[in-house]
Amino acid sequence: MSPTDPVSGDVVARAEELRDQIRYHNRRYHELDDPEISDAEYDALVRELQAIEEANPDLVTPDSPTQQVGSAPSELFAAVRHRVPMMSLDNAFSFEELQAWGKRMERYIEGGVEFCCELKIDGVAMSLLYENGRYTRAATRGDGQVGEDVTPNVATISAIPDQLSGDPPAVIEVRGEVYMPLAEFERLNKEQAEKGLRLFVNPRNSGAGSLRQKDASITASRNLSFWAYQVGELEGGPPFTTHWDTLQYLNELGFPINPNIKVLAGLDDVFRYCERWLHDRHTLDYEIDGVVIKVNDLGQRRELGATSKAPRWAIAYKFPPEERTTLLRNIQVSIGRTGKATPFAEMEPVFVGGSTVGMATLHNQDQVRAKDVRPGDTVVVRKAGDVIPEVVGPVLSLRPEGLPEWEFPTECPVCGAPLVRLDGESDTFCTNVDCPAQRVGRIVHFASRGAMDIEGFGDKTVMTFDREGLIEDIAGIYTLDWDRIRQLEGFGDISVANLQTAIEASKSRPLANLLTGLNIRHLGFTNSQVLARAMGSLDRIMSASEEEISAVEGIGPVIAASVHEFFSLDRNRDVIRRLQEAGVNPQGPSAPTLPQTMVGLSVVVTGTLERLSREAAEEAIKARGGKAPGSVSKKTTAVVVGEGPGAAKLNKAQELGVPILDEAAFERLLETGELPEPAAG
DNA sequence: ACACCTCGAGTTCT
DNA sequence: CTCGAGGTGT
Repeated sequence: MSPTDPVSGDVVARAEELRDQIRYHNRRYHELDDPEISDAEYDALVRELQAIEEANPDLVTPDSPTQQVGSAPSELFAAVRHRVPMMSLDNAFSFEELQAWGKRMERYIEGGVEFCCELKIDGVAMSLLYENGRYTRAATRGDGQVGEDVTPNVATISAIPDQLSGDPPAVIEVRGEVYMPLAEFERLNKEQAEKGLRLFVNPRNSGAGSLRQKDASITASRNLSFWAYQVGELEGGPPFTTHWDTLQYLNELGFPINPNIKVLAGLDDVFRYCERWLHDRHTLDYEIDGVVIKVNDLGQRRELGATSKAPRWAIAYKFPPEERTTLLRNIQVSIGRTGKATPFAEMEPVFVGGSTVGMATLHNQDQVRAKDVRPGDTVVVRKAGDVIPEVVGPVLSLRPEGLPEWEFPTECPVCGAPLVRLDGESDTFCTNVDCPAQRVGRIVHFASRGAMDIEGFGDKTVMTFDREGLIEDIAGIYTLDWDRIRQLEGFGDISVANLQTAIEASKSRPLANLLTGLNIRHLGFTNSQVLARAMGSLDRIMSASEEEISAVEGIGPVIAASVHEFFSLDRNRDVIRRLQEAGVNPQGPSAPTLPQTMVGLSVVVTGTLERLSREAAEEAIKARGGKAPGSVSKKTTAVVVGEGPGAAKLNKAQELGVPILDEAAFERLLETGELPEPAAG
């Protein structure tokens, strides 16, 4: 470091490092369509460099990525110069930054400002040129000045008109976002998985990749879609006064305009809009990574003008990152009550989507292979549906040299028995029925809420009892040695009394609950209920033939065989006998018969109701002859919505036009079996 | 044989 | 929530 240089060498080195990283990621993003860090992480790098350069203007070099937008186009496609440059937008990451933007604007214009707010679709920005109403060219944004000619590929997108309707201008350049709908992304990845091909990491990547096909018929097969949001070049069009008007005009010409666009008067409302979509973004069939806020009045826009990099009249409010990268320390398998060996990722804990994530399921061997994640990899992690962590995929460029593929273990990590995967199945199983993991799991399941519902008898209690050799199987719950339990840490007189009461109460649960608790393969609560209703008693089921069981509506050959085999095994008959000796005496499946008002109806409940739990509401539907499935389909009669409904269900209901009921309407439906009149309008 | 709907099983974190 | 697989109707 030179003595005349006031800037510390650390900062110089850091700036250089950041430039290299940014250039590298630019290339991954723009040329290879294979970004390996999230947009937010990329933005963080750029901002750090900008901060350094602002504090030390001497360090700014003309070739610094901060002086450029994007990167140069590749050679695969012809270059296209945009006659009106496609500028990028400044970003805001907080309400404060949004307000600062508003303040800066006040220096340029007078009076009130209206804002046109649009969802920021996470797709590929596109410029579409129409001459005399005909589609003539499509180009990517590229570096903002020069993009790539993707005319034949984009022509296959059905949402993009080939011929404009109405009275089109001589020349119009329409800008918007090409994106892959989530449903299409899932379909595509399912297809990839079936073919044993590598999965696409996210919809944006697959969208960009689909556009860069030399063979446009591949693009066509990908079902991309489009939202228009801006007019670029224009010759001979009508005069507009607001951005909103231009959007309406684009719509009249035949372009899809996102229905969630809103004009709002103040930044407080704008911020509420941002927060609303941050919360609701999972209800959409496409990914968004923020909100774009534009000054609505075009006169005001002209007054505001632009800096060299971005217009002053627009800003992108970016959501906090949903995806983060972290180190995959190891892959282990856990053994469930059925013996199923489920691989899961053990990661360096990372804060993502509102909580710290250290573990995530990998589902099965094929999923690990398809994602190609290996211990030692840096992996991308996100929240699926806002709650469940998910490993998206590895960051290949950060993979240590020679990192070996993960091998599915051949022995159970708990009991050492062989792990076996049968032909044609995706799951691997521990073959030892006495495996402690399975034994404990079965007992926990027996005592769980959908089964015998024994409060206080969760996995911690069961594991303690198992370790002390106090319990062998589910029947052992009713013959516990309470004197010994009272000597255990944490089991005083009160908790023991509570446990005893809970166990006593479980003896008279409905038959379906007992069946659910027995751990019969393929027999969960719903099918147990079907069986219990059809057969009436445990004895009937135990003495029924396989044919009789499979004759029950909804029970096929596989479940029938599983049930029949379970009751034919001596060890299981012995367990049942001991349960009965202990006084377990299930109540008949149907308590007092209610008027069957709901026959033929299928009602989905979501959220918490005030007077009934969701389970009780579903019970009420079934007890009246109706169905209460867990998801909405076109067969669904109605959706009952309580507090905090599931966005997916609500959205699907709206999509399919399924009536949505509140609690009062639901209670009327239960009584009468009739839907309320749809509201007019 | 296939599409579609359901179900079961394992899952994370507060 | 996600995955895989069973059941049913075409």
